[in-house]
Amino acid sequence: PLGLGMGSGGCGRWEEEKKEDGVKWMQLEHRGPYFVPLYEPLPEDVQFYYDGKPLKLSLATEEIATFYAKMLHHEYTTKEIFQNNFFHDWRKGMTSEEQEIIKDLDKCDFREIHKYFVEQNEARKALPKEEKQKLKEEADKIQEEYGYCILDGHREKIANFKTEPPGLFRGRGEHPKMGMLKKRIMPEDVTINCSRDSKIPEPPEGHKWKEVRFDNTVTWLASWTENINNSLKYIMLNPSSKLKGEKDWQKYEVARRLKDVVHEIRAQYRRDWKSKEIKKRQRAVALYFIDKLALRAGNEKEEGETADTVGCCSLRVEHIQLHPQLDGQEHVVEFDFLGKDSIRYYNKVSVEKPVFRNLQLFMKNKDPTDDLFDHLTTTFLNKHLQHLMDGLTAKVFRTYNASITLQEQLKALTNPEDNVAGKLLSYNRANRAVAILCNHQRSIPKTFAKSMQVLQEKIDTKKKQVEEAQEEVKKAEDEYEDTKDAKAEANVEKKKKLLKRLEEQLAKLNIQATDKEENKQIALGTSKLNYLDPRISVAWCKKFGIPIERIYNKTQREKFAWAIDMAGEDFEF
DNA sequence: CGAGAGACTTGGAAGAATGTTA
DNA sequence: TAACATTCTTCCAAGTCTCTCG
Repeated sequence: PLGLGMGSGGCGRWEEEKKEDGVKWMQLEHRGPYFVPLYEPLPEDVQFYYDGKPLKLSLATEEIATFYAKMLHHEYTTKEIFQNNFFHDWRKGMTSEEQEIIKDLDKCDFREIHKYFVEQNEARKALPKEEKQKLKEEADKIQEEYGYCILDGHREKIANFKTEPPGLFRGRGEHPKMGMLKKRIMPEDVTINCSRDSKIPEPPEGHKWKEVRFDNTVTWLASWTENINNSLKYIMLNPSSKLKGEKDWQKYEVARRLKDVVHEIRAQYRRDWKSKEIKKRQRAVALYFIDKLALRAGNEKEEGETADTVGCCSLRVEHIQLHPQLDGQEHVVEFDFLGKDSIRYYNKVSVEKPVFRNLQLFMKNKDPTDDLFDHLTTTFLNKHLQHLMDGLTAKVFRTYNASITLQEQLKALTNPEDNVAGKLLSYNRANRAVAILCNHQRSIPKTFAKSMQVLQEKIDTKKKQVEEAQEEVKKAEDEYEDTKDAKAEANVEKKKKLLKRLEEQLAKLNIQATDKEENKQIALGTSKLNYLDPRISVAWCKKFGIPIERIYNKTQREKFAWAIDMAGEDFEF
């Protein structure tokens, strides 16, 4: 129904006619969101117990109970806030009779329901091949039908074409709303956006859309308001789409423009450290942090609505400690705060003396919970940046510093003499330098210690094999020494070849172990996907003859198709 | 101009698919 | 070929930044 795909690739895809200012598309046609299936009641023999006695729940109450039951062994359910929020919202959904009975969460027994879902999961996994195949085909059919749209004549993949299922809200960190009920999205909640003359998507049988609009100044296909934070959610295009790709390209072009003026900007904020206006001084110190440490801007947040996290402009006095002297360094600032997603930022940095002096000044006569930059807002900072360079905002510094770091590190670390594995280690190390700069962390994988041990054992085994092979070579050589016959000579060659192969394998394993260890707590994905100009990587691959598949998987290659298309080996960020 | 709405990017974790090993 | 580990993909929360409105 949506017509034939145009495929990706093809020349000229990244340069098409200019659109009017603010206009994002001329044609947009799609099927609307795919609605997740409605709730299916539990079988009769799967029971909920209250105070030790089975209790048959109404459909709505049962559905909410299953949300909790599914998470029963998750750490979330041990948290008091989670329990309270859940219980509060659950009770709101109960009939008055149920409300009369169910008054204490501790008396609720979800274990049988939990067990049921665990078994369902296992049953699904144990399904025969053909059954699995059938399910796969059904999913593919939905993907085919709802997963694509037509935008300006191109068939484009949609990122999230399904509505989010109802469930319990899982915030990150100490989120005050964790455990609250996330409501089911109905067609009546959904606003559709498409082009006026397109085939307007049909709402599901018996339903209607909240609204249909024809706004080509935005890129979303559908939207709804979620009930936890009362904010909008959107259905948008996949990163592989032309629309997103061009935006991505543009982002890196802005960052490249910063490269030309960054020296001047740095000189200016150094001058501003001495400004008579406190506001300017705070701005200059904050900008120094944003530039040097790749901190996020740090918008103000509504207190009590979200986890207590901060960025640069929202740092509080309690988040830094000043050490005139520390570990042989001067003017050390010790940062310790929770950033985005409640990821801890901990860093000790030696700063320039005027910065240190200014910080002392900003902290004077303040409580720990007072804002460090009390005269500064992100709006004020960004206004200033906009004035320094068209399109410049705080986040551009993160993009710029990330990309320039990758480029420099690749230059410094890549040894042309290395084999592919060695070069890839260098690439990962360059990537890692960026991830560390941006504080992209992950929790240590559960199996880390074990798999590290397995790898170490492999290395030990391989070492022994290498030693044995060395002796074999020696033996063969001795024999050749004695006999001087052709057969013995051939044998020497054979043993040497074997040794060489084993040594290579050992080297590869050692590289693997190094890479793994260094990567223990570092998440490379975010920087790779969002901060590193892909043209740097493409150029590096071309220059050193590394196949692009070794650094980008299929999804990443699709997202970065524009860069793979356009970057030559001499690309400079 | 300041708060809130809106649109879009960025983020780690969980779940699914795939690869490897005993 | 089952069990386990690794990689890929999906999920959806949480940021940034601009725009709008009183």
